[in-house]
Amino acid sequence: MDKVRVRFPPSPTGYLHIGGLRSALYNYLFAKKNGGIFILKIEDTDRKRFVEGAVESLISSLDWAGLDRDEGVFMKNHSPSPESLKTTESENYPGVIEAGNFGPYIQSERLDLYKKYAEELVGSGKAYYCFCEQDRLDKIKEEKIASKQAPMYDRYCLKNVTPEEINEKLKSNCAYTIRLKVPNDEIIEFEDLVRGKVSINSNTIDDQVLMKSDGFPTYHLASVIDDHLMRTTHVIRGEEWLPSTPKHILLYRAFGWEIPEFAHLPLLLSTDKKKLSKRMGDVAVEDYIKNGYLKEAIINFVALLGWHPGEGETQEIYSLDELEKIFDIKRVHKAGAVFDLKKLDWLNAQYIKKLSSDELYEKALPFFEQKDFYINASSEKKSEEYLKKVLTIERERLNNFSEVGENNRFFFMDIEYGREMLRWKDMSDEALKDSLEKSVTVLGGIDGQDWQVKNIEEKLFAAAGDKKGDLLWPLRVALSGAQKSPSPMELAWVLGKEESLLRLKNALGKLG
RNA sequence: GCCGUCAUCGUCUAGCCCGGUCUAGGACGCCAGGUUCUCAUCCUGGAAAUCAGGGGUUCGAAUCCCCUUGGCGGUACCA
Repeated sequence: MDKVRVRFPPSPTGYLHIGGLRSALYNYLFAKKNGGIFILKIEDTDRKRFVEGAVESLISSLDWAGLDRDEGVFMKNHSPSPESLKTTESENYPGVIEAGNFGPYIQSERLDLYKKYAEELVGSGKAYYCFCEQDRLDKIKEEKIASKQAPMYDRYCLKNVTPEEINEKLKSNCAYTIRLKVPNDEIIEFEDLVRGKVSINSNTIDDQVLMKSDGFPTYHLASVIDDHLMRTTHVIRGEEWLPSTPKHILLYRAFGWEIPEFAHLPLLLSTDKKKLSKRMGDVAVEDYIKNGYLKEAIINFVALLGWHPGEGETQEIYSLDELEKIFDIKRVHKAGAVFDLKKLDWLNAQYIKKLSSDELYEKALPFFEQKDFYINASSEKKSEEYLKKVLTIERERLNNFSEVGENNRFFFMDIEYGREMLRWKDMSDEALKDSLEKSVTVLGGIDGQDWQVKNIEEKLFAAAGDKKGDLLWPLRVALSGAQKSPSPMELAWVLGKEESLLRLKNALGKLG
């Protein structure tokens, strides 16, 4: 078999969709597993839906996820790019480079190519010029629907326009499209890697527009030409393309080209089982980055939506490296998968727990910097040392970094609380006062250099005896001002001796 | 409407190809208990799918066949 070559071809109509990331991942994994090449190309043939900056955003999201390409499109100086390949700067996107021997990898830079091949098809009688205007097209569609027929093009231009008329119209610069002449009564069959045999009658396929009147190709034409020219061996894409595949096969046949293998991935669904859409929450990879999810968690999560390594595999945590080894396209599911954030949160929490102190700090800092309680805190509380202490305590409680500090604001701000909160169960005022004073004595008696969670705990426990709640609850509230918080020893450790004692004094003050 | 495609706990899924080991397993979430005070973590246990429904084939079906239903996708000079 030829060396495996797969591609991920997003359209710059917005940001990288989480479903797009999964398609990219499966392509990447398939390439890695088979020692193949993973290519990124850009399908920017729809000028109406083009979004400024989308190409760059798409690339950087892919880079963030660590889905390195072997060929295709990269950001200059930012994407990890293969040095051995011939590299050129993109004509249409400054800062973007294209590397490889089969470029350009951006469709808007391949327009002449598409035109040439489309005309070749007209020459060989496999396609034809169509001069119908949108109004007429709309009208016949309406009529067909009204009479319960499939709303297909009526082939008016194929049947009625003479070669002379065509020449004339072409010469006078009439707007035209080029349509594929779809054969009648033909069963088109192909073997899909995930779905098995799929077949469709050509009579249900419209005479697809190949070249639009603005001189740009449609997806169908462009992708087939690219995939052939770029030596794509496997087309792995979303299920929404399944019904179009016969059109593509027809195109390959019309050109006399070898047909690649196809694999159609199940769709990602929202909780209402509809195709995942913007209004159901975040669908852009950027949103997840913004909300403090780790790439490892996203990759892990998305990999398991529609694929599973199989019998005997009961683990849930998989690194990219592991996935590269065990991925098998044949084990991709057929049914769509609902995108449920609960499990993502859990996965992300698992990865956060594994982070080193330095990594944790580095990832969390940008999120602290967006919080008011952090911005307004003293410089001492903004120090790396202090933040690392806070994070040591928080790591067990974090689902994502956007939550950082949120539930433990008392580490950064002055605390306010009612005196009754200090009381443990039905202890008397007297006992409460004793309890707090005992804490002052114990904490005050610990040396600064022995100010460690373990040590504080030992001393506190020793003083509390078997009535832990009596000592610990009032202390905890005195230090946090909150009903819920980490343990008093952890609070004291983070806050430091001086601040802890001060807060204890304030608590005592409330008792009058 | 037409064409295509799919169907196991609420969700992600194992099992299905090669029928019996499935009184259908795991994970998330949920509930309960435990783990030195509250929270979180962690641990233990629990509820949760008559395998969409119906009909076959078979000694035996989640697994094979047919039908029905439902979902989803497509039906653009969008990808």
